[in-house]
Amino acid sequence: MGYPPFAVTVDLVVLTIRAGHLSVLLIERAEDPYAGQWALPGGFVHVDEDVRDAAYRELREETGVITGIHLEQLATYGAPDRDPRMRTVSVAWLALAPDLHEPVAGSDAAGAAWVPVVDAVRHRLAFDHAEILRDAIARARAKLEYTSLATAFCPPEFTVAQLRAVYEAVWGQQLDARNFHRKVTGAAGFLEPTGRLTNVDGGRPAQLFRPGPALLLDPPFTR
Amino acid sequence: MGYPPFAVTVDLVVLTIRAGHLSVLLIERAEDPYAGQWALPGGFVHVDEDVRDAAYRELREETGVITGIHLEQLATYGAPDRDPRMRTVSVAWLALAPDLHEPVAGSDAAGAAWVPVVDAVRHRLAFDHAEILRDAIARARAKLEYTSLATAFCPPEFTVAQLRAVYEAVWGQQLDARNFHRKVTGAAGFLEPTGRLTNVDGGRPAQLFRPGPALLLDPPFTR
DNA sequence: CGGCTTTATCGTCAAGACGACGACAAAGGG
DNA sequence: CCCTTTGTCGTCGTCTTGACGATAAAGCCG
Repeated sequence: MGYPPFAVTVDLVVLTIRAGHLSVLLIERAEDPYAGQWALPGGFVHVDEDVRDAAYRELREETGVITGIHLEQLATYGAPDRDPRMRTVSVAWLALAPDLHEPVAGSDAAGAAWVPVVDAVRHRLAFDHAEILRDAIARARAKLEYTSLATAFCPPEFTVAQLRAVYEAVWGQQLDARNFHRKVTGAAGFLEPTGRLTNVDGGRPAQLFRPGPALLLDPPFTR
Repeated sequence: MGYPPFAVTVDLVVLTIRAGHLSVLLIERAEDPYAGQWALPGGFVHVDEDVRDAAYRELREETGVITGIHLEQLATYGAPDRDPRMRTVSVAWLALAPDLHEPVAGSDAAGAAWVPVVDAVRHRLAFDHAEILRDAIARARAKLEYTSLATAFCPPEFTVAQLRAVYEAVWGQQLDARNFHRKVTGAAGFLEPTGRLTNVDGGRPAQLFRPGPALLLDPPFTR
């Protein structure tokens, strides 16, 4: 028996917080199949390229940066009919970024935009990208509870209020500022004070923090 | 630009509890590369086969059964040099099974055996299977904390003590029987009483339970 | 049969975590 | 100088947790 050839692609779910809304980077496809429809950014893995490197390459092509962006593998989607052109297997990646500039459309895209996820999940997306997006959002929501991943949505230095805004945007629910402050500053290794304060815009200046060494939150946060 | 061809494989990490030890199903490779070395069971995905179906097919080939076994995707491993023969991408799956019979060696294997994971991680495994195995064990340990996955290691009906033995084997640590009983029976939707009792082997008969509808444990268990 | 062992199950208690919320601090704006 | 806004600390009652005592229900062994 031979080894049936597959095309291997990567697809990216890049999430960020824009204007208080959890948003995802979508492109408008320029070519068939699904020309004109919204899709996740992605592309083929090169012959001698690590799959993770392919994800970073696509990330840089669309956003212009890769530093300060969290990238983790989400899952692999391999239904036989997921691409009408050929047999493909797609490795999907979840990227979490602080608020970035407007995205740049890649060569195979007519446009690119940050779309609030509440709108994106209502769109008809190309291929099986709607399923991938749902899985990615579920993963992000879950991981905020028991990891320190929320800081990936923040700039290198941030306040407790900014961090709280991340949780509120991802979970879609208000949190008590005082209890949040107690938990977040009490969790060992989550936040490291920089000693500096914000230059204010109305209100008492807040301490600036940077992410601490802890990856897991103990005890976890509850929604 | 063309679409570089890849071989796509599935690899299985089948975990079970045997004699109180978390154990993994390993095969002894019959053919090169890595002939004679221990490896995870796996194989090529067929041309018109869903990747998940390929995992089920391999699972049945090695264990003889697929019912009552939990199967979830672990991750995909795609380093360019992971297989010396050709460019491959492997989708790894985590399977959790109750105590099964002895495994059957597949066509490309000289032997198959349940190996306690404490021994398996010390062996030199073929390909990048040592890394896959480590990731699988970490995933299983973590998921016992916040999901009802532990029941996947149990037969259809089981006692609280059997379930506790699962946690103790996977986490490698003793748990207080009384507190465990309180938590496990108090978690909504985790366990459903069958109303029946064990026919004893020395001691007070225990209630038999079956898995409840809950997938997530709220509150989670802590190690 | 009656004690002894084994296993299952219920209860108690103190320490800690949590949610709700009051109070104060430190800035800008009128 | 008050008012508003935002950040930070405290308090209180409730719930959860871990440690562990007590009791229940079986088999075993003389």
